Amino acid sequence: MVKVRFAPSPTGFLHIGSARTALFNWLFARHEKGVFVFRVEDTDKERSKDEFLQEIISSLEWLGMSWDEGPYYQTKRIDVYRDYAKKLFREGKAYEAEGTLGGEKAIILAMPKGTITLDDLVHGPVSFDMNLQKDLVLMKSDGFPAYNFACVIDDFDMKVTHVIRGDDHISNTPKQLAVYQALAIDPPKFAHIPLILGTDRSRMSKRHGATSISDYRQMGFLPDALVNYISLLGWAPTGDREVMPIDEIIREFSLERVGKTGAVFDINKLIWMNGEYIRARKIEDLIPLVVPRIKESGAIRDDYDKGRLTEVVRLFHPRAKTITELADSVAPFFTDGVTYDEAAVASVLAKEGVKAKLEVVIAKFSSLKTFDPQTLETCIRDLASESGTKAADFIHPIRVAVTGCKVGASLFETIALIGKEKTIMRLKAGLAKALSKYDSGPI
RNA sequence: GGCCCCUUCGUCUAGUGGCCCAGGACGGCAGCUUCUCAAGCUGUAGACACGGGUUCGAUUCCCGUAGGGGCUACCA
Repeated sequence: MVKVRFAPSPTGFLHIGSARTALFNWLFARHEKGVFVFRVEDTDKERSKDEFLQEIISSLEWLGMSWDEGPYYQTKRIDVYRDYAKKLFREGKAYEAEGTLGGEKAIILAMPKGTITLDDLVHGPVSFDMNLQKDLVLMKSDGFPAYNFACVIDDFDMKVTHVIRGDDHISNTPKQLAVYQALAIDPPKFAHIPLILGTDRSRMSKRHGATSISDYRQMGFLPDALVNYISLLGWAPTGDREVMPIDEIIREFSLERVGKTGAVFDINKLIWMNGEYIRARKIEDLIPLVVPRIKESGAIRDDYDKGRLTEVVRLFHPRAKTITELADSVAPFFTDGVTYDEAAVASVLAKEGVKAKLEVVIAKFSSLKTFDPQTLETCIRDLASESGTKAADFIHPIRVAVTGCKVGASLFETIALIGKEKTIMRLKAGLAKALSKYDSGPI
């Protein structure tokens, strides 16, 4: 029975790299129908914080990774580590030393001589000259176990069969192997997966920008899109598939197909993939995701028109890349005023002939009995042919006057959803805007 | 500095000696569509770090060089 673990230390938010490590462990466990253990490595009492743990747990849940065992807390197992360390001390394999952290003596393991070879599942055999290795602190003088010791004891006690972790731990492995050796117990199998890199190819960190799962959640990414994207960092399925549901990723996942080279996190590809997932998602399922964000902007309250919101979301559904973007596109449909993009006003509204066109449109719209996309399209196209110009010459100024910017969804559907009264109000506001610009100087 | 890891298009990658004058995806560029944007469709540019071997034949195997990264805590 395969058993793996994810063992973060709660000293910060769930990092994208840790999340990917968790994901590979989880995928491996699910693929092998094994057990996924969640362990909290909280032995650094200075840096460990409960708020971080809570954040890590909620991010894991948001991503859809559930564990079968745990959480185990290392701080609750201090006696276990101490007993093992004492045993090693009694056997003469470890020695004590005065410490600087607290009242207790540190227990230190003497490193063996010779060579230790790690048989890594992704890297193959890696040898280390143990004569170069410093003796390893097992128990710190504050009475807490050191990472490389607690980790070994836990993996052994919890019967972990495969340790899947970041490449950066590869140099810790000989130390841990020395502990297994001293204890005369069998080590698990190791698989060191490549790191996730920033654009400068160094390990992804704060200075590269957003690094935590919560950051990406906040930015409006969908969990399944994020999971799909990071699963492709350091791993590839057979064939040319990339966008694939989680069940298929689980079915396809194997350590043999994990690569060795660090992977640069490419937010552009994530954005694209998120767009794919948004488009694949039903409108009804998107509504509960955008509503809180629109509420935040103040555009709607609890008594919003649900039917109308659905229609507006439908309008932007094919073009939104993130939930944030979708909410930002939808919100203006529920506000009275318009925020004008001055550049758009200058290039589209403040032009000769626009004033006259807008006046005609206002007059025409006012006389309309129905205000649906078909009627509006016919209306504008007729207006254009009557005045001998292209429909575009009407459409662009109307869009800027009504929405404040040059780009957006289909104009006729847009103004139909905004409604006759509000559209005319905004056309007038746009007209005033055009006039003030036009008057203030030559074009 | 020492030890270790890595090296295919800008990026993620496929490729396990001939199927590769290297395939896919994102991004770029061009075009189609069109009321703008996005989406969609079509096309296009773009990589085996370098040098030695091994072999009838190397992107694939070996050695070296260069470059990048990681570790080097009584942090995890």
